[in-house]
Amino acid sequence: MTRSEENYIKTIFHLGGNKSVPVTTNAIAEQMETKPSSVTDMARKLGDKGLVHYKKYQGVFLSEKGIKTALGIIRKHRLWETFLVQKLDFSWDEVHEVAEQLEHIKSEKLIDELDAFLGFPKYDPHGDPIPTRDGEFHEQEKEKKLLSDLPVGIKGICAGVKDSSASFLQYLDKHGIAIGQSIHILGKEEFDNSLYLRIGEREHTVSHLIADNIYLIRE
Amino acid sequence: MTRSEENYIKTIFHLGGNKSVPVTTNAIAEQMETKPSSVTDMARKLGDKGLVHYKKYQGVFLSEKGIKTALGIIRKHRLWETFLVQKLDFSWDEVHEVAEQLEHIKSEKLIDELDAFLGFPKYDPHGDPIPTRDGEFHEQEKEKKLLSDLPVGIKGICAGVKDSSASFLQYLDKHGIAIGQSIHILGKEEFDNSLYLRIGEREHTVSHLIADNIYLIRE
DNA sequence: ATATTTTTTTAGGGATGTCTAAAAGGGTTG
DNA sequence: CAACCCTTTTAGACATCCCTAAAAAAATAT
Repeated sequence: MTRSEENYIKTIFHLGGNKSVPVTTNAIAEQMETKPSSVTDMARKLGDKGLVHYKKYQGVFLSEKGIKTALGIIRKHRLWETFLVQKLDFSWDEVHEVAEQLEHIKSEKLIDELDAFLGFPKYDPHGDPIPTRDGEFHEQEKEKKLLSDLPVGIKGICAGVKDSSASFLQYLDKHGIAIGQSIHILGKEEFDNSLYLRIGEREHTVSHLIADNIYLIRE
Repeated sequence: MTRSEENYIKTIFHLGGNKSVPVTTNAIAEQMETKPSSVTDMARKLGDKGLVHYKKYQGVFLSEKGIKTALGIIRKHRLWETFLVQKLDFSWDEVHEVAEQLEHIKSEKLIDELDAFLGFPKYDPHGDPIPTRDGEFHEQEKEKKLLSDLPVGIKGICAGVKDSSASFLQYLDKHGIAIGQSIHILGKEEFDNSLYLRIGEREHTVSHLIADNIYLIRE
């Protein structure tokens, strides 16, 4: 598998092409910041290799083999992100670019040893589940809910984010919000739905837009 | 810098092309298991980029910029090898292939954090010095070892001889052993300590006396 | 249902990096 | 110095992966 093929497979997975629901050529092109004609080329190629099902003008979706491949790449990506944050003091917003490179390193042993070294983590620093080597996700133990959907008074643990853009992650970093951080919803402003929170020791006000992108697990 | 360019730079460095001593096209081709014509193409390209000095029919050697680049790659390679052995329980013979991939990851921060995480090691698991981020070796001499002192499995480059008598040099010539020639130690005869070698394309048996007079630089 | 717009594919080309085959250069030896 | 041989370069080609421009198909609007 080439690096480029892997990137296409991963993108198709993330766009939802894992449940026999086809993803369109344009959607892939936009996501990957490339041109539709390039996507068509690759779609045919991946189809020939049995990684996706592709019919002209009908988009692509992953085959069984394609899903397995995608989960393998996602596993690598998330383990590397975990490593970067836990061991090398990267902040959330710095990991993605490097993990994008590291996820293409080819070595079964490397990734399994890394998994062990990290203590077989179930979630990456963004709170997303890490597939096992057999390609299965760990079940989410408790329900993960958006901060914006929870009532005043709730105490919980920050479990992940919906938006993982660099700017959002930088915002979180600046305000001391991180995975595992305890968050207490102190109040809600009716006018604009902003929230008063206690985050660790400090109190903050966050807008509805922010609250709508942070997942909490109730204690 | 592309991955391929980096590999050429590294190879030229290892073949000794860092001291204004040119390395031949054939030596590079053999070392990289590619064809001389490919090497010529790349030599011109690296020359245009100012990484090597190249004149037709006269081989290449690294420019200042090329040496800096080479040291950066070697630094990454050796830090990753150290990581693999110390933290992920790789054995020394398993690391090379994976480190060859990891050395091309592009991130200043990554490599500096890795360096810190490992406690700023001065030597890699093979005992070879790790260049600092400023491109200086902790110890200047590149490791040149006698063939007779190395274990089975080692691949290296012929770097010189201890005995330089005419008869010995003639022997070497007759058997296709020359500076820059790649040598792989395939096995050792316990009875008389003679070695089975692959020299370039051919396999040879050499006595302990011969092996005790040839210096190798490990890859 | 036909015209228009959007999406997708095809056709053809460029950059990188590889190869084979043939030509050119350089070194050795009679 | 001339013939030979080995090294190196050139020429031309192929695969990958990307692009632009134009054609074809599908979706949408009138």
